Amino acid sequence: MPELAEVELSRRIWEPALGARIERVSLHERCRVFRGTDVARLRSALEGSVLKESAAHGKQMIFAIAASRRKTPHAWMGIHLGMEGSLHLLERGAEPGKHDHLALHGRGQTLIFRDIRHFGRVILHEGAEAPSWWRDLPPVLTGTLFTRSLLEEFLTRRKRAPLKAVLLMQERFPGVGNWMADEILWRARLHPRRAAGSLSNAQQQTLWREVRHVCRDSLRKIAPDWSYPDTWLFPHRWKDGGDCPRCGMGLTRETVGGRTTCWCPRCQAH
DNA sequence: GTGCTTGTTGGCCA
DNA sequence: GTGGCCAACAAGCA
Repeated sequence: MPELAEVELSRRIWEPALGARIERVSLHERCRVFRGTDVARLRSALEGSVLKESAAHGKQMIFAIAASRRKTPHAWMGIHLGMEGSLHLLERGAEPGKHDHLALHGRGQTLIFRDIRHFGRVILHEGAEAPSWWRDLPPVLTGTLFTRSLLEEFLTRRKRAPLKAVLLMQERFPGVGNWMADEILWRARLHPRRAAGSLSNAQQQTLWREVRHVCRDSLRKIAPDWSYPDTWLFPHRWKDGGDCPRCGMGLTRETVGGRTTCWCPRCQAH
């Protein structure tokens, strides 16, 4: 489920344990989630330290590692949840499960990174400054730096690609995943196969507005209990024979941009 | 057994 | 070099 809102909610799961000393680290050394990471250095960076603070941006999370909450960080841990990765907080003494590839054991609780399919990733950056991959992330979609002209420039550059594929490009739409892309296009009444370069000014304006709307709303509305309003496309999109919550028309599901895509053939006419 | 899955990457080709 | 497409990665489920 990891798209923008779920990543932020995942980050909050570990929040109660920030500042608590990590007494012991257990991890699955050969697991693919540590590809490109030196697990011995990860372990030594974490053991005896605390997670000082955390942040989420799009699908990325970062945790600052320091000797104590008052000290400057000496390392940073990045976590990407991939397809189905998740974070958990276990009570002290609870044993990590088969798919819990990283466990940070504290005095009061254990922090877990779980990932059945191994598409997720844990990376380490050593140093006091946050890593460049974090600092160089594209503008947050709900912020003022994500401007109309930034969107326009990108749609022009990717003019022949279908809108669905373009919205999934993290370099411009950090945090947008498969369902959010469908939700945005459904709200903007744009067909997912529509070429990015073919939008009128008014349609570009609508798309820009709905990108921001869906990002803001997903953070606000999903947060209390991880549920999705029935007025959204999302709860209707997976079941066979789902109907458009706006007009009642039967929804279409086909592969667009390499992903299963759902849209309303009436509201989103080509 | 088959075919599907909320993500990313590298290789191929125009 | 850039843009667009697609298979591969892994594991579980229907």
